[in-house]
Amino acid sequence: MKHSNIDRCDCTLIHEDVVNKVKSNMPEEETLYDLAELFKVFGDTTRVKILWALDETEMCVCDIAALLNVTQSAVSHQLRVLKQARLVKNRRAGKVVYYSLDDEHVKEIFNQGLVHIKED
Amino acid sequence: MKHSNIDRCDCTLIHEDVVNKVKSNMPEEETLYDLAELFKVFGDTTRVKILWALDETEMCVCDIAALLNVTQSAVSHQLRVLKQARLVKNRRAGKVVYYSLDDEHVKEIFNQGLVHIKED
DNA sequence: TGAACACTTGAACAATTGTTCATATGTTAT
DNA sequence: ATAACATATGAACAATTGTTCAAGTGTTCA
Repeated sequence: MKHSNIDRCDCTLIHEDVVNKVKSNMPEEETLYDLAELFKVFGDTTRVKILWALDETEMCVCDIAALLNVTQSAVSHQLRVLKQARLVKNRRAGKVVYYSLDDEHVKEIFNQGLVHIKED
Repeated sequence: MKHSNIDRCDCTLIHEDVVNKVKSNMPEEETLYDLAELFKVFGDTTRVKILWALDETEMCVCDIAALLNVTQSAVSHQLRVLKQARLVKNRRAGKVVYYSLDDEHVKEIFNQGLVHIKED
C-alpha cells in the first residue's frame, strides 16, 4: 500500500522499557514478512478449498474446477500462487496435470485455525 | 472480487468419482470461508508484528506504534481488525488503552507457519 | 499434419486493502 | 470550563487482489 520512508511515531513514548524489551525479542523483519506472506496465501476461500481438497487426494485442474464450480482458468491462476508458495506440486500425465500437497503441515495449520473459529 | 452467479466448469469432467468423493468430505462452505477470513487477518506484516508483540506482553497503542515505527492511527485501525477477529482484547486505564492477546492459539498458528517457511 | 483437449498465461477490470490526513471522542489535571 | 493527551474514526488514495476473457502452450490421437 502507501508507504512513506519517514515513518515515525507521532505520539509520546509511554513505556520505553517495555518497547525495548519486546523489540529485542522480536524475530527478524524478514521472518515476520515471510510469515505474513504465507498466511496471505491461506487468506482466500478458493485457495483454502483447493488445499483442503488436495489434502484428501491429488486432483487434476479440471476436476478442481468442477469441484469448486469456478473456471478452469481461475483455478490455474490460484494453483500457480500455491505452487510459488511451495504448498502444492504437480506431475504431468499426458494432457492432464495432477496437483497434490507439497507440505504436511497444511492440515495442521487449518486445524489450529478451526479451533479459533469454533470457540465463541 | 468479480463474481458471476452463473459459475460453471468450462471443461470436461474427467474423474467424476474423485470429485464426488472429495465433495462429500469437504467441510461446509461457511467454515472454509471463515477459515480464509481468519488467515486473511494474519496476512499482513503490521498485524503479524502486533500479534507477535502482544504475545509477549500487553501494550498500549502508542507503544505499539513506536515499536513498529508506524503512525498511531495505522495501529489503531489494525487493532480494530484484530479485535473484530477476536484475536485481541483491550482494557482502558485512564487515557491509555492496553491491548493484549485474546487467543492462546495465535503463537501455535505462527509456529506452524514458521515450520513451513524454514524448510527448503 | 491437424483437430481436440488440458492447461497456462497476460491483459483488463472491479473490488478490496492498508495507510495517511484531518477530525472526533474520551479522560485527566489544572 | 479548558488544555493536554491517548486513542478512535471517516474519507480519500494508491496498491494489490482475484476473476474473466482471449489467446497461448503442450500433448494425444486419428
